[in-house]
Amino acid sequence: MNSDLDSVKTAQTYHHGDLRSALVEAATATLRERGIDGFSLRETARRAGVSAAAPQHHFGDARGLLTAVATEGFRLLGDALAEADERSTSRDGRIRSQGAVYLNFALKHPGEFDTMWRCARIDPTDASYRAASERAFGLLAAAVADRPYSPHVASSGPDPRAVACWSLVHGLARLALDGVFGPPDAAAAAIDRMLDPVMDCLVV
Amino acid sequence: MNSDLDSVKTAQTYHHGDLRSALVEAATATLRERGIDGFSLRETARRAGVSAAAPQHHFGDARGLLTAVATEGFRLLGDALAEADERSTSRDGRIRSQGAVYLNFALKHPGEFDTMWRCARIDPTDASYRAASERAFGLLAAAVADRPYSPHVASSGPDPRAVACWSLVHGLARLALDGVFGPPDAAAAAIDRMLDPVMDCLVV
DNA sequence: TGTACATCAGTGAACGCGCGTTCACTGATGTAC
DNA sequence: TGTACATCAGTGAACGCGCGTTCACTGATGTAC
Repeated sequence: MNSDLDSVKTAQTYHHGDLRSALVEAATATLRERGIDGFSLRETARRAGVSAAAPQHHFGDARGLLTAVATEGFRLLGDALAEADERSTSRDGRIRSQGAVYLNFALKHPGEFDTMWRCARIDPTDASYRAASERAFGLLAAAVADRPYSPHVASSGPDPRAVACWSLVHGLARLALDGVFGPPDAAAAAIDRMLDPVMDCLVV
Repeated sequence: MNSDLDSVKTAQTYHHGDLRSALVEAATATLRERGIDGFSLRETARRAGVSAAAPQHHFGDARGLLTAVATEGFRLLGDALAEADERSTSRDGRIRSQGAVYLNFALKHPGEFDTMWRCARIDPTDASYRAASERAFGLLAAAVADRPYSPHVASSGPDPRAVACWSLVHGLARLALDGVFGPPDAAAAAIDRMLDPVMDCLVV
């Protein structure tokens, strides 16, 4: 069952090799299982099979690790939004499929999603975090503006239509995650049913 | 300066008199100052000038106290929504002024607002909590349905138009509270500027 | 190719802390007679 | 009106816990010569 590669990968060696991403993964698993209120650095280290002091080397402190998790979350969300763009032909189709992707991400990755917005637990001034989150919003704004995404930020304030789009899907995601539509399974079904008619109400 | 009444009210007596509401108030103050991630039962008891074991008598545990805070929050929000109803003459005006009230409540009471939705920290099956939160949503739904509010719940699922309204204002509130529009002052100004054009995008 | 040495990555024991909760208690209140 | 007693509301000391962080350390890696 174990190829040489597997053995090498799983061999207990003093140096982990890629502890940084292993910790981000372990943190994500912790968040999924216990929620952000149950998150702890020690539990994450334990899960990664590493001493409690090890994370300090890579992330400084708990906030640093959670910021990395949030950044990774925004990257994945951005990737998914970009893919939705590619699949779409019309402006309306692009907006709708971004909405579906947004909801899908939130429901599938509640731990990361919570972390991405919990600014008391992360460092929102971190450069990677800001880049990743601004890209995600930029993709939404580009769809609303009906132009291709480019990383250049508009110098004027945010387009209210883009904010409306974002608020709608974000609010719906939060209500679902916070149990307004019942337990996770029921909530996912409710979103499945409601997303289209809800987005019908948005005229941008 | 001290009337007899004040003396009576502030006199140190073994029995507090109204510790229950004093604790809810102290918890609210703690939440405002430290946010929900910094909340603790001990700090709240300290703030109420009472031993750490006292809250147990009234609320059982931390969850019970936070549930009471959340319930009170939904009551206040419901009252504000009901007042918005009374001030409005048209259906559109009613919806808009409810939206403004919702945002205003969230920005003015971030600690309570966070708590109201943090289902991991409260008991969402608590009867008072459910009654208060269902009333608040019922008021939004009644405005969308253009009928007076009544506590009877529709037997069919929620009206997608009402969910759209709610999601929009809720999402906007969350984005603002989570720092997307900058620090609290800037966020309040941004909401002031954007709320109307954002709600223009909603056609229910 | 071999060796010495600097640097890096992770260990593990220890720390102090604030937390929620417990428990036997006591002071105040209210009620029965 | 007075007294005895049950009930209630809050005390304060103590508990064990998991946490984040520290610190001197050691095992592995990489590089200069």
